[in-house]
Amino acid sequence: MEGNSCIRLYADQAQIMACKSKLKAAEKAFASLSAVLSLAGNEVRLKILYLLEEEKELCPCDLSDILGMTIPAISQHLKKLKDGGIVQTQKDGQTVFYSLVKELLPIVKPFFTHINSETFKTEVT
Amino acid sequence: MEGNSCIRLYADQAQIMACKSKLKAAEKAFASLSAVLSLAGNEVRLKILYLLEEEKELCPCDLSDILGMTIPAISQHLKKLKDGGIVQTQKDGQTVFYSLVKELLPIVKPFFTHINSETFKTEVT
DNA sequence: TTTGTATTTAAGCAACTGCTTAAATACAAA
DNA sequence: TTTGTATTTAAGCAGTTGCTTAAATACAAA
Repeated sequence: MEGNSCIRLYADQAQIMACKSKLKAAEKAFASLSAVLSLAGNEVRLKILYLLEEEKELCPCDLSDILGMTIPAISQHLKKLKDGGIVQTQKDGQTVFYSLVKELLPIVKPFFTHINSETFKTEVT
Repeated sequence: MEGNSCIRLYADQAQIMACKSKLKAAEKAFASLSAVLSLAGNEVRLKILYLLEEEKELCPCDLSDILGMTIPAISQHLKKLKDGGIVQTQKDGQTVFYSLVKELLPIVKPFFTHINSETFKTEVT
């Protein structure tokens, strides 16, 4: 990628430089936030996060029943969420309980608020 | 997917049914929110949204310069954002200005708040 | 009209995603 | 120990994503 851009007269060079430096300053924040958003951007995983918020903790087996998916499929989603630092595990015998990591709640909670308000809002059609 | 779940003794059948019906009620909300999140979950698109919020409107050419990517790559990201209803266009001569759609701001704005607070917070390491 | 600029679209492709089935692992009860 | 349950891991694969380059389109100025 070199010099493919337009050769326009009216580009505001100062604006472009300012934008570049803003992005550079926030580089890490973009990487970590987009990682969380792309995890939550999968419908199955979004539902898992919502359920964990509602129920506090659930095991892969419960999630499999609730979502109507195979255990390995659920387990692989949970692994991604755990690797992404969004959920954590606690073992009790041979069952593993998954729950939301508190630190990520500020990002994730607004989603649930939105889900609930979309779902239970008064119909005005 | 049929009967692959565990055959556990202590499944709380009432809890599982309650979860299922909550999900069913919010089915549409999950679909539309996960679509928006997966769009914003791409780092390039997240930056585009952030820049549009900061600058009010930008053309593909500007974004190409700022992000250091080819025009077609940018244009294809913008198309996805437009198809997803997150951005809108306004034409002026031969340049096309992209801006955020107001209706989606409640979902998208918290991202920017998070980006800024992560970036400009006081270091407490 | 011809020429040039801004943007979009299309085709090709390597890389990634999310499922499937099968096998491996962890743990508990008999 | 053997047996069974809960979970994870691995391999295979169709489908999707996000870039590239090249071509098409839209519009304005000469």
